[in-house]
Amino acid sequence: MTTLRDIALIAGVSGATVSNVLRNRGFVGAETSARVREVAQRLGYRPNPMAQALANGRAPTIAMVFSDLANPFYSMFALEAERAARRRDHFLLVCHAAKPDGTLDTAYLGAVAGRLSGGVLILGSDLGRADLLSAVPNGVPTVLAMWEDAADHPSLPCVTLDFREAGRLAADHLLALGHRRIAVLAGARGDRVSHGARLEGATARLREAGVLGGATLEEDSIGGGHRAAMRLLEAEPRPTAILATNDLLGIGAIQAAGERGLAVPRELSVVGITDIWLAAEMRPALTTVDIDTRRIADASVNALLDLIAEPDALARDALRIVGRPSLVRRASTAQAP
Amino acid sequence: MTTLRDIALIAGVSGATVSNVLRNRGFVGAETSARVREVAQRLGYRPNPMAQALANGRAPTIAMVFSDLANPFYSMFALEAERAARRRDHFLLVCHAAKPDGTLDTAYLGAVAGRLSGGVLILGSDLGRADLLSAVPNGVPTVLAMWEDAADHPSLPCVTLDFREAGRLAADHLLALGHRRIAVLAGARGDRVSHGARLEGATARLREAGVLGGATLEEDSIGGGHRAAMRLLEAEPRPTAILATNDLLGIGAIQAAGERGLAVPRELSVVGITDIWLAAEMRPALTTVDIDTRRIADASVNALLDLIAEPDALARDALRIVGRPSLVRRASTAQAP
DNA sequence: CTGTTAGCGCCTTCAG
DNA sequence: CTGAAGGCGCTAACAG
Repeated sequence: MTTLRDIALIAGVSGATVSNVLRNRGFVGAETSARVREVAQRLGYRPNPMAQALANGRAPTIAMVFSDLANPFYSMFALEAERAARRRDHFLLVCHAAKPDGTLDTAYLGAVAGRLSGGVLILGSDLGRADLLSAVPNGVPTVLAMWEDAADHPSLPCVTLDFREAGRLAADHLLALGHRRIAVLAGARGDRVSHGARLEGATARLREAGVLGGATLEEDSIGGGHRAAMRLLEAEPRPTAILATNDLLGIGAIQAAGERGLAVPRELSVVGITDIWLAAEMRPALTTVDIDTRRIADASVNALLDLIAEPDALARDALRIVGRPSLVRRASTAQAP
Repeated sequence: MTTLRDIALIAGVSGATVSNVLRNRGFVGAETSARVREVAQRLGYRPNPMAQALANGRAPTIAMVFSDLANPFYSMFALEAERAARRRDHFLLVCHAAKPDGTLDTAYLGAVAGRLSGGVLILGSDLGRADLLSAVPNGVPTVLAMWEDAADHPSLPCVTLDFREAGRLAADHLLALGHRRIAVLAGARGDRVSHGARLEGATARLREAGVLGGATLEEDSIGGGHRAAMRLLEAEPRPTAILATNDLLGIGAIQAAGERGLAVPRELSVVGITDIWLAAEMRPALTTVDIDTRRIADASVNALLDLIAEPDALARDALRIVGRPSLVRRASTAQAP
């Protein structure tokens, strides 16, 4: 492994000079500069990020903590986060930090937080809040992304969106299509709703329109949506539309409709929220509310990196709402029958 | 940030002693030992991984390089890889290293490889081989996972499976069900087949059975499978089965069948390869060949960590075939009509 | 402009 | 059993 010192010796200068040249600090004469560069080039010198990190107290990575990388939403988010991090010369450490019981693995996080990684980005959509505050060691720059209820977020800098509005948009869409019997399907973990704000936004709007909005809770997955919808579609009179608080649930609902012999969207409309890539790939393609995952990922990473650079940049409970949910009309919704 | 020295001062011992205590080296008296632990505990001491890495020349992370994290297969793999890494006290750095043109970003990899991360795990299913060998700096422990053609892998330690066999199993299954008009759908990037071995395995078997096996190439995605299948299903006589070299393609094919008004599996059987989670969640659920992603992820990570620990442990072109593909019968295949 | 001198936080000899 | 000393590779003052 060729080090700074190696090239210093060969180029006949001191380590500091090499460092200055390579980091374009400018304090160096053209000739030495050229010579140093040449040697570095020839030896294939690559600075050691660990050493740099140690020396200037700044880690070149950030840690992203989530509960399920296999979930398409999280993987989309991770993808965008990695790009955003890279744009600012950082690497992304992925930490699947949920223990089997769903709580955060504190010991594990403690090992990375603030040292190996300069800060922690927590994808919070389904983590307990008590948990959250204790998981990351005190003083480590932390940003919470995608927290469901912006109005009531934990005392951490938080980058998220207006999930209530997303719920409203979904409801508005169905109402505008003339639906009155609308079943609401909300994601939950055990008996705790994970999509509270979307649910509230949706049901509030439905109620305003005089439509009753009870909600069915289910595990947030295609299978969960399927199970719940199978039940809902047995009701008499049958709902003409299903509003799912997440795309996976919506996709499951469409499948259930298929099995019950109901045509989507003719006999049943289904709308989701999030706009994961799968929504567009389904047949019929799922109408959904786009929440602009990419911008949120960007903003979260940037907020975290800013916070790392300047620990007082953000108030401890700063809140940033990014983007505006927007309806993406596809093939799963139509005029009420 | 509390350091080794801090606790040394408070406990009234030297840094070395603290280190010895905390790493259970045993050379230390019970009393001092207890005292040191107590102080460390009280101060919430956490060793700095960067410093450790620098001191003992061993990074606590490995880098995983892939071309598309949003692809469900890769995210499954990443999930398992992260777990495997963690079991051996390492963190996982995700590197989306493909540049827009599909080649690897050498500069980017160079920055991590062998320093920030102790080694590199390349998920190779659709990277060019020339590219591959030059992307990672010489001498950096590297393992190639999921390379398609085990018989012809680049000169890197390689952990993969028998994709040919996977192709054969898929073909056998359809043949056993009495299908004779079988269309093969293979993933490609541009005009280069990405699933060569599966394709060969499948077509060889089909030919043995006297069934003609031309293949249609398409981009490996649901949309690609859909497009290709729409074309295939126009043929006269229509195929009674579609063998897709990847699940996404298979899922797309099922959708296409639906649009063409063909019942799956009654009028058209579809089989995929890989068994991503989505395969089980589709309706009808996709029959596919399970390749045991988890074991491969485990084995890859372990191979890489072994290689890092002992750079000569593996021959430069060591090959490890992990697991045995197995058919997972679900609802998308049935007796030929 | 360039070199010297201290560290960053930790680990590992090696004396005592 | 314990402490002192040196080094991992790099950066940041500070002299010259």
